[in-house]
Formats: sequence, C-alpha cells, structure tokens
Amino acid sequence: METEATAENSGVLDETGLGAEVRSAVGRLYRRFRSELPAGELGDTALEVLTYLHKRGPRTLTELSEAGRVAPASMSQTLNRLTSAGYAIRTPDPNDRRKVLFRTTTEGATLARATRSQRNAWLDAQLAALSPEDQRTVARACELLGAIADS
Amino acid sequence: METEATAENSGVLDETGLGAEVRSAVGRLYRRFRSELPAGELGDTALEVLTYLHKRGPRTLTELSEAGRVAPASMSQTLNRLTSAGYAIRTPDPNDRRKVLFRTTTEGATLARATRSQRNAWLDAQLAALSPEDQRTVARACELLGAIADS
DNA sequence: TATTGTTATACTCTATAACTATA
DNA sequence: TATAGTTATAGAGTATAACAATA
Repeated sequence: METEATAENSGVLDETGLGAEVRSAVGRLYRRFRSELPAGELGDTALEVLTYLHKRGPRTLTELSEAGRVAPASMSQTLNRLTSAGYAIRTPDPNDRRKVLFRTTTEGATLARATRSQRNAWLDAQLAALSPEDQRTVARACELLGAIADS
Repeated sequence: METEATAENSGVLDETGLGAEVRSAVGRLYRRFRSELPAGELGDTALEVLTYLHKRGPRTLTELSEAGRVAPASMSQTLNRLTSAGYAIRTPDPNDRRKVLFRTTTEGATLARATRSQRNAWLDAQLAALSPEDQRTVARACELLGAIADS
C-alpha cells in the first residue's frame, strides 16, 4: 500500500488518483484563498505579477505573459489594472521602441512587501498548527509542485 | 538597487515564508491547470460541483454553496451552467417546497467519470516522474492542505 | 419573520480577433 | 513580413443587493 486512505474522500486515493488529489486540493485551496479576499484589493493574479516584478525587476509584457502562461492580451489587461492603480508604470525600452518595460512604483513595491505577509496570515496560522514534520512535508511538496507548474 | 530579495526563495522554511510558498505554488498550479483547459469544456468550478454531486448524491443549493465556500447566488449561477448544459437537473424537495435538490443527469455522471482521468493526464504524467518517496510527500501534503482548505 | 433560491448588476481574469507601431 | 503591444468583445466565476416563494 502506498498511501493510507483519507477517510472522508473514500475511493479517492486509488492507483491513478494522485493527479486528481493534487488538482482537487489545489482548486479548493485556491478558492478558499479567493474567498478570504476583501473587496477592493488586488486579486491574486495582479498581486502575483506585482510580486514578480518586485522580485525579478523590470520585464516586458511578452516576458510576463510567458512567465504567467497567459495570452499577451490577458497580461496587458492585468497590467492595465496595476498601472491604473498606481502600482506599476510603463517605461520605454531604449533599445527597441516596440517594447515596454513594466516596473513597480514605490507604492507597488510597498504593497508587494506588505501584502505578502498580511494576506497569508490565515494560512500561516493554519500551517503553524502542523507538526514540524508535516510542515517540512508541505514545504517539500511546494517545491515539487512548483517545479511541475513551471515545467 | 537590484532585488535585494532572494533570487530563488526555495529555502522555504524561513521565518515567514511557508504560507507564501504554499499560496504561490497553489496559484501557479491553478493557473497552469486552467491554461490547459480546452475551450468549450466545463471549467474547474463547474466540474468540481458536478463531481461533488456525483460522489455525494443530491444536494440543495445552500449545501453546495457552503461546501464550495461561495455565495448562494454564485452557486446558483454555476448550477445554471450545469443544468443548461444538461449535466444536472433541479428536482423539488417533497418535504420542504422552498428547497431544490440538484442531481446529476446520466450525461453528467458520465462526464464526471470521464473527465476525471482525462483532464489529469498531464499532471499524472508529471507526478509519475517523481520518486516514490516524493509521490508520498505530495500525497501527504494534499491531505494536509485539503484539510486546511476545508477548515 | 426567517429561510431558500433566483435574477440583476458589476468586477476580475481569461481568451480570440483585429488593430497600431516598430523592426 | 515579423514582433510587441493594445483595444474590443465574450465567457467563466465571483460578489452584493433586491426580490419571490415557502416555512
């Protein structure tokens, strides 16, 4: 037996079930995160882009759309929301005038830092209640799944 | 002025990082799943509701909205999509005529079974490439995170 | 009055198609 | 022609507010 069954999801962990388990858990967590989101705040998509710009530095629209695996037109609109809100700005690329470099504003950088801890308060509390071993398990799974998401 | 930040935050178990790591990994996986979705197919939300009805049996709108942690009005619209597509039907509750019991149709049950394996083909392939130990780690993390999502 | 469910409306996020500007 | 980016429009999924029907 590879894994013990989760009592309530009864038939779920069968031979082919791991993908379904991951997908279900991810979907439920994602929706849970979204349900905690106060109205008027940046959505997770926009915040993820802002955080990416903050951590990696200026990027073009094409780079951002490829990193986020969305169509360029989709990323353009997400960036419209960020720039309209004053969290990012467009700057011309001096070497290629077709390109636009997006970068965070001071407000955007502040928000990226602040929101990172604030928005995760609930989740951090839940995770803190796990045993150290379980925390390591979750951390390791995040590495593995993050790599899969980017593969 | 470059990112004084961790270029690759996979050290993970720092003082505040686990919640952020989980959130980031979940968000990137969720968006990756969504990007794999062929046009014209049921979205993950609708499919999750359909699967829930298929596994648990008939449920009222209130029960479904609480299970999915969405507003009743939101669930009503998701159910409108499922019923319009012929995958679920409304049936009156004989004991309380305010209530509506939603149940899968034959087509809905078939779809719930078929899509489950088909849609996870890509993810299953990625997971199959992991070592057995890593697979157990992911499975265990899904249990832990699933419980948090439902807490 | 309280509960159950619905419709109306708006916002985020996504897509495709059609467009402009630059290389 | 090819590439980078934008706008127009549509659909899924979410929310709140206002409503009807039943308890």
